[in-house]
Amino acid sequence: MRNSSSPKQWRLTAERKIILREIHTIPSHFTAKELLSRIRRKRKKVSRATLYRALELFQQEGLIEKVELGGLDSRYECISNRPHHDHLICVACGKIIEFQSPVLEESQAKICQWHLFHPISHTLQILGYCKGCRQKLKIP
Amino acid sequence: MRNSSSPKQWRLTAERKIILREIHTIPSHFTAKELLSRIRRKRKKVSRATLYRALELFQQEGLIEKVELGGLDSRYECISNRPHHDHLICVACGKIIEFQSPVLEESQAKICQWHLFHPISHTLQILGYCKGCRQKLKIP
DNA sequence: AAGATAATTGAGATTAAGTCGCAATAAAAT
DNA sequence: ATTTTATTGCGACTTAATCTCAATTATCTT
Repeated sequence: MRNSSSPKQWRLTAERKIILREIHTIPSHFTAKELLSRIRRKRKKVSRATLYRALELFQQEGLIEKVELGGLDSRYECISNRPHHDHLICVACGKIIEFQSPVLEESQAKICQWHLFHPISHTLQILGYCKGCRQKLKIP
Repeated sequence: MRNSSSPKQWRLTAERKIILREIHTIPSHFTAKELLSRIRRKRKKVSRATLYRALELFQQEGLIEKVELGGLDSRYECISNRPHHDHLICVACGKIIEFQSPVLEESQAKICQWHLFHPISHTLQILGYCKGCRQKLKIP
């Protein structure tokens, strides 16, 4: 599916340090564009091409994870020390609530076993109305 | 989040009939591009703009559903008479296995209750290796 | 240290999905 | 019949992401 693969010995260059450091200052999800503008705002210079290449690399190295949140562009998040979680997404205000559920993970494992499928990752998004918007919009 | 909304009284035009009919001949998921080329192959004429507008409309009318499968472009599927299901996606061969699990649905409902979140839909994708590829690639 | 090798970079061109403006057309409403 | 509302196609446009390629930099060898 993916074509390019990282070189045998990849280098932690100045640009990649800038990018990694910035990623770690972001509390949750980010898009490539957001990341780039944060970096630019700090007067650091990293080209667009380099940024995309770094995101691809970091993904392969397991430093970040691509998460599909139904938007237009890909979102990433740092997985260094955060536990796995999934997302509740409010269709009214766009708020993203993270949650984790061992029960859910367990059910998924069983489903994979049943299909003789070897899982490596998963994403679950539940779309709906958050607490606040329910009240505002009077949704039961 | 979404901006445009369908008119009060939408019309089932010739173009939309072509599109709808084609959608119903597709067994599972499709991209806008695939759909368009299938239509073109049958010498039917529908412009790209119209196709995208129709997909947006059919979605709002609940005829089709956008499903995020982690690829580059959006995929849709007809939801007219198919029960809800989620996806196992093989990262080696790209195969998509559909499954449904009442237990899983139940767990999700509980999570929403806990967060006072009113769900309207969800998608779950599990990435991994399918049975065939496990054997081929000797993955436990 | 000098030269070879491998990895990385930036700039800009390119691709491809999806959107938009607009004038022309068609269906429904009055 | 006239007005209103919905729809269409064309082509220009937008935007995320990728690619090309020459120049640069780091690492490895001897």
